[in-house]
Amino acid sequence: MTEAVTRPTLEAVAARAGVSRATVSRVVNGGDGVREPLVERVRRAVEELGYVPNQAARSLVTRRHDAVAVVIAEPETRVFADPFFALQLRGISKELTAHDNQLVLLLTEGRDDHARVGRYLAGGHVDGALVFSLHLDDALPGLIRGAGVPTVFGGRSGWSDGTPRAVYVDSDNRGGARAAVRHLVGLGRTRIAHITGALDQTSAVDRLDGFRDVMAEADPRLVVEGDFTPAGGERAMRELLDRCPDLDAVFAANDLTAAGALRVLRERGRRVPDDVAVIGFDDMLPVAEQTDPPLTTIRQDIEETGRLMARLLLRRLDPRNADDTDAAPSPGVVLPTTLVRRASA
Amino acid sequence: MTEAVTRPTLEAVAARAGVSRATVSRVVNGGDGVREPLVERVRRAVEELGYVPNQAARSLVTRRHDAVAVVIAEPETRVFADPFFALQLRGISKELTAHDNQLVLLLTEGRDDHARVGRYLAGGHVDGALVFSLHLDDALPGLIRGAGVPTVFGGRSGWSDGTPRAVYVDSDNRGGARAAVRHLVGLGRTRIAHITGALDQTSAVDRLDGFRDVMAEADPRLVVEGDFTPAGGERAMRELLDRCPDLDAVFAANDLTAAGALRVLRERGRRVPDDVAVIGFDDMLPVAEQTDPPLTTIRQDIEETGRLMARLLLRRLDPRNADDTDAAPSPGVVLPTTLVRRASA
DNA sequence: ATGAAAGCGCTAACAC
DNA sequence: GTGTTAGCGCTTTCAT
Repeated sequence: MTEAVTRPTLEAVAARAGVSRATVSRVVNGGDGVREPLVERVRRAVEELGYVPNQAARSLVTRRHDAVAVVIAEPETRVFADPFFALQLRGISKELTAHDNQLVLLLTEGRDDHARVGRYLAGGHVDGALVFSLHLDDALPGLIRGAGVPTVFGGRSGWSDGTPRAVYVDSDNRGGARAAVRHLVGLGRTRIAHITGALDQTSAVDRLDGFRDVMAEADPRLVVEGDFTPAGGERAMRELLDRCPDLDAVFAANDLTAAGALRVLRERGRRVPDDVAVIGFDDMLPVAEQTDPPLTTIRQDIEETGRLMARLLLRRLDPRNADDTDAAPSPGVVLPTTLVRRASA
Repeated sequence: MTEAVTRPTLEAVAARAGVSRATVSRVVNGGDGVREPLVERVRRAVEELGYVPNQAARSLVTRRHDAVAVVIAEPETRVFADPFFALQLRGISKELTAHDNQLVLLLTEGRDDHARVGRYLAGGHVDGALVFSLHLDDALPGLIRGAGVPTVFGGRSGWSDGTPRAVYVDSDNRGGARAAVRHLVGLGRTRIAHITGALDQTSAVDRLDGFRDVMAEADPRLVVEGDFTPAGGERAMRELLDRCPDLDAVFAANDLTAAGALRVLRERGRRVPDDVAVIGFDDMLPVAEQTDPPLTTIRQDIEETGRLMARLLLRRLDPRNADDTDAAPSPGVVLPTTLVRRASA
């Protein structure tokens, strides 16, 4: 409606530069094996015409798309309630951009969408996929394997079945949990409780395992299942307080949970950290810094996780993308966590 | 490495079904004008071969991509610190998915990336673009106009220049601000302060205007500039308290700002809402519900904003996408806001 | 080092 | 209603 409907083609550039289409193609794709003067002429023609290659035509022959799908399978609204997702995407985006790849975002709402994603992936629109399959019972991994697209997963895969050696990137949930609990122990606490995350997610399971690594002999009543939400944290904290009024510390599976716990503790008149020390997980800034008192927590570098996933995938797609820095032979990469000390523990 | 490298083509399906490629194409694209028995035969062949159309080949001739770009230009980390962005994306994703369009995400980090985005858009990879240009001085709008791609903006465009009648979707920031302030007035407050957002964003300007609509005669010292962050809210609140110790209410430009203000008020021994009533904006759940006391605020339906943007764009791309429900002739659509009453005001 | 020519897989006129 | 045919814009042998 507005402007020139027809963008210039290779042909047009060739005509303008007085060379063949093949030569223009060579120049546009790096210019190897073309003599300087010609390169120059072609470059100028490209410039003058404002030529931009037609990606569809190119893909048709190269069978490359320079695009990767990011699949986020999260029926719950949780992903959207925290910045996790955004940070992860940012890391991914940075890495993909640096290698001239596009990011196609596939969000799924419930199981119905899984088939759609499977079809899309199988359709060969993208060169690879980055998948966040947050739940253990997801059908997605299977569909994705079926699609035959190179994939890197975010988070350890829970399904021990089938998917052998799936490449994944994860935070050191278990190690971080250990560090959290050890910190509480170091504070002299002895009645340490744990509010877990949603146990259908590996991160929650791993954090629970970390807790148990340190508190092997813990009173089983000191562990209550939460769901990664503040409401879950409140509920669990009440239960904990009712069961074990003598507890003196809480390790919450994430910061949101900790925030809920904190509220109940205040409501019940327990001082934090004097009566009860509280430690979270994630270091989700808008939450951890805003609680009262500010939350001591375990930080994971979310953005770096995303970046690493993208890097791993790009390397699989094209070995030339490999940095000199990385050479992991293992299918899984686990990123370290660090303790951030604030006021709650 | 794993399986059949060659996916079946139209040709193969045609051979299998014993018909021509054209017929297969017709069936695959809806099947109009093909007799039932043939349709059936082709469908079966497609099924058996696991045929999926090659999108690149199709785009090459149709010049459609069934994909739209979502451009998020946010040099600051702010976008990533709140769920705004995620909700918006979810709304967009739902709408696009419903119309079989893909979402290509373009995140920009600073000005350098703008050129890249412009090039991508001009490259004709996508049929349209949804743009969140959060700052007034962005070069992006110009580049996008230059790319000649149908675009819908998120948020009122600040640049009165050039871009005439740019299509946009925005929340009723001004009206929401008025409602907030009127609520405070209705509570009997008379010394009402306002902590603004970052004034290079139209949302902040509009909220300030709404404040002034109601408080035309307000003491100018009651308005302090913030930046949409908790830290900014703290700083502004301190300044406000120093200048006007007699203030009895605060309208914060967003919930994050309000959270910061709340902290300072508590620190200074002011009770909320008894001494000072506080109202925010956004109704960002993880923040608004977690503050102490929980925040009274103005809710905007972020997800719906995203959905509407996508709908508007799709309609422009193909009038058939128009729902019967919508028929806005105006270039801008403004979504209503509502007051959510909690405990802070 | 450069050009000519053959497709990549699909859709859309146009015949029949 | 169905088949035939001519490209869409590009890369890539293969000659030269």
